[in-house]
Amino acid sequence: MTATPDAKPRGTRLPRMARRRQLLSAAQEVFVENGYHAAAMDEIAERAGVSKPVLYQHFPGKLELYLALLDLHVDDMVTRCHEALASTTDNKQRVQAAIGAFFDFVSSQGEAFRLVFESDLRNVAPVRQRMERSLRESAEAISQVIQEDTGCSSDEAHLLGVGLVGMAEVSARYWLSSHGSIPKEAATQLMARLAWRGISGFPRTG
Amino acid sequence: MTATPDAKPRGTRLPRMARRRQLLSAAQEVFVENGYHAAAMDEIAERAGVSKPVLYQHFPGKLELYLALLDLHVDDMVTRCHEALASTTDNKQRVQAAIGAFFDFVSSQGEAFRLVFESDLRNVAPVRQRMERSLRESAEAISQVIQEDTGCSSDEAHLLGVGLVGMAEVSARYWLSSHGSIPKEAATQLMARLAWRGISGFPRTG
DNA sequence: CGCCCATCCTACGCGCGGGTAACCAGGTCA
DNA sequence: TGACCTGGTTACCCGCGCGTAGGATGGGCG
Repeated sequence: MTATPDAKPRGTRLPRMARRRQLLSAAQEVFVENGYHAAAMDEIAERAGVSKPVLYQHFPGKLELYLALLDLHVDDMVTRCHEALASTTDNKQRVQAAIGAFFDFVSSQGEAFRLVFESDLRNVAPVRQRMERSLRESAEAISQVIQEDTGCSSDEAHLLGVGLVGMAEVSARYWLSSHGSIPKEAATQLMARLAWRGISGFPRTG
Repeated sequence: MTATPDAKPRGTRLPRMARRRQLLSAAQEVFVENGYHAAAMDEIAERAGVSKPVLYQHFPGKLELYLALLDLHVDDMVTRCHEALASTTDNKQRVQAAIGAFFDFVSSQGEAFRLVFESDLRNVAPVRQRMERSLRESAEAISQVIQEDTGCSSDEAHLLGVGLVGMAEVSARYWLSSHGSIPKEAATQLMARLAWRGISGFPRTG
């Protein structure tokens, strides 16, 4: 339950950077479990085995703490997407890899994807910007490839990229929530096939 | 700016049901603009040209007021989706109609779609249930059609349905936010083509 | 005419939670 | 050994915003 497996007995003194990492870890747990609003600074401090002022010696406020975490995971998501697209030059494989990136992302880091995809606080500008950055940069990367290989306009390619990201994101979240009804590999292949061939590409029975 | 165009001079007495509708309308404005948390009951009352206790004579609390609105728009979305699928028996047309339903939904009712797709309050169970209902019932309707026409298992069809809904939802929201760079008709056709033929169905330049 | 009920108002209670002031402890180094 | 710096603690302040108590007002009906 504690942030780090080592159960320090509270009262342990830690070097500054180690403490900071531990606070980020505890904060991530609480923010992911409860969302921003229902998360209390008191609880984050408590979960880190520390008192509240320590938190404020590392972060100027609740929002900044949240943003630090959000940035971390937005970067993670965008990086995964870029790496997937760079992993091959075959477009069919690219689709598979990019969709796999979303499925990997949602199943990593103890549901931290909720910060990126399901944040309460969309209304607060700096948070909204970061959530949009995740969508924009993923879609942008995809639309680059689309534009290189098709006759689409920039606007059209962007919309297609956003659509594909949306498909991947929402299906990955759904897959995770229906824990185990379909193995990850099968799910990504199914969605990759949908993205590549469309819904008309599935076998007809009648 | 007021909820109803008739600018009643505050102090006007209204029959119960008329007042209720007006309060819902004012609440929708405020919740959509600010989200649940940043919305103050005082402001909702004020925007309706009424004092706070009136609000509490119609709704037991802030949450219930919010849920009443949320239910309204979740029903709206689900209905649009069902009607789109029932509007034809040609599956290609069905895809077009269903995607059109999402684009119509996001451009209706003064951005009320934000309640359904972007609610802060996902963490609160009754809200989460309603947001999931919107996704589930839309995807369910689509997966019905998929199962009838393909050899997919139920689990696979559901995942495909969710993916298509995600594609439509996210792209519709993006299209709305990029106000006017692509006309609605063109955008829906583009996304319908993506859903039907897949990304491989777009013309190659090289 | 005067009773009554529905509608609406002003003014307040109060809990919750972010942020802070003021103080303690223990290791290091001149 | 004692000054000092780093890291930690307890106990508090206070603003915000939901929800309410108690009172005014005005139209219909006996």
